[in-house]
Amino acid sequence: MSITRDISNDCSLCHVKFNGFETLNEDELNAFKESHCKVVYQKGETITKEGTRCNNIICIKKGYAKLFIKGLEKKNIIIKVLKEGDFIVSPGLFTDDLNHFSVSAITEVDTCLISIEAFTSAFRNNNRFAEQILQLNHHITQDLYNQLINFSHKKMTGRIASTIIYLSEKIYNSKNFHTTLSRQDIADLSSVSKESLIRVLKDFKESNIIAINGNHIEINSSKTLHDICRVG
Amino acid sequence: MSITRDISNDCSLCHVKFNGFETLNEDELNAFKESHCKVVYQKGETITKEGTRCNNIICIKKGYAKLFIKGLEKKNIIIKVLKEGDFIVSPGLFTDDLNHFSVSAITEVDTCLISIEAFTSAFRNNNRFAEQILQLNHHITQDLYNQLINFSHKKMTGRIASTIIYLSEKIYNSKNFHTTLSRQDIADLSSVSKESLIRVLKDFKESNIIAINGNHIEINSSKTLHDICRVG
DNA sequence: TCAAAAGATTGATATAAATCAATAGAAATT
DNA sequence: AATTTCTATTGATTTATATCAATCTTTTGA
Repeated sequence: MSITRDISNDCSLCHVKFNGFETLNEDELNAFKESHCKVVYQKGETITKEGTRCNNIICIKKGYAKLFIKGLEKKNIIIKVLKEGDFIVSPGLFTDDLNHFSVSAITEVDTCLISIEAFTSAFRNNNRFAEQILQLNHHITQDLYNQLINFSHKKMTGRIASTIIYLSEKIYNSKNFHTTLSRQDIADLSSVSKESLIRVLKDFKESNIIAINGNHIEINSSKTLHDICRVG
Repeated sequence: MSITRDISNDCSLCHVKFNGFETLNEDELNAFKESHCKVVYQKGETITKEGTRCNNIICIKKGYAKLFIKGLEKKNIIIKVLKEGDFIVSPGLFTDDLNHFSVSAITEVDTCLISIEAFTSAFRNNNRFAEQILQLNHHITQDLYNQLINFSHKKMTGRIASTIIYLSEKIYNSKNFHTTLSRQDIADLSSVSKESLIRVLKDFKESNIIAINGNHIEINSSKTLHDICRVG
């Protein structure tokens, strides 16, 4: 795979709306702009590697990436899919300064990397911003609680239904979407084996709940999918 | 069960060290003291109920409690055991103002309930405190990542070994401890059925990894337990 | 002190889901 | 265009684990 990077300083940070950044004042935004790097990653490239030091806040300006943690026996868990407008703060901030997850591009991705110093300075001096960051963290905690329920109480069908709904409603905003996630990726989002994922997708297809053709998925019966998701 | 409550205002907040509260200044501590209630809960009592509004920060001054979320089909997941010095902030803070978990006493528990207003005021005005709260949240996120790996990649033995180590090293600080958690509770911590838990504990006992007698557990081979936990 | 309720234990059975193995198809490389 | 490599699919088998049912033990309440 050919890897190209486009690093420059004429960033268009402000052209993308990041949820939480609206509380920043002129000076803080300028500090962000001065500290930042604009970096483009190609599909498949690693943006952040678990275990390395966390020096940056990663803002996704364009494209899609997966955020995942390394589990046992070379298996991964994909925590979430990142897209335009998302920014990620490592849980290493104020703890061990390490990245606790990896992020890799699943399409070409335009990012803005903001230095951790500019970020922490804004966190310390702007209490409205601090509040938004804590809010963000609380949403993350709520999502992880849901994942725990998914993983421990639902069976495959429920977990996979949940993943399809997530992709449709939270990521692609359409009942009819094309994904660049591989079957293994969708399995890693659902905590099932690749083979089981394929079988369940086939089942859903044969029951006319979804139509699936390669990486194109269409949800035919949203209600059924939600039911399967709810009862597990 | 007889339920008695002892509510008064002569709190000894400062007699217990809460990790994070050392960054509070005189005024903030006074605001905490003025807003708070000292409440004693009996074993089995609900301290916080998932779904209700979160009005307080709960500080555990004495005793043990379990923090759990409601899953499917009346099943619960115990996220953690709380003990002296712990305080808990609901992920509802700055989001939906709801409690996203329940907390119930597993021994008699002395608590300090601090009003959410005093807490948020300190968060907003004291950036060192805000930093510690975010730090705490980041630790919580890291713990949840580990739980996800436990629940999705480890088998029963690994998950149960992990729970025993957790109780020994993080909660009771001894290789030889008495717990007030029921078998169902230990199962809910490990995401296994009660029957499976009992069978695995029996296995561990017969392999001389632990000695178990009622609610008294002694770890004989810490190394073996860690190995089982690590490989899953 | 006894009865009843709740919690713990054991065994038998059912089932969900992973693993293994083989093949097919798509994409990348020569 | 041919070959290799990676990804996707299908079927057969094994395994882990839940569920069900029965019994035993402990705790609680009358």
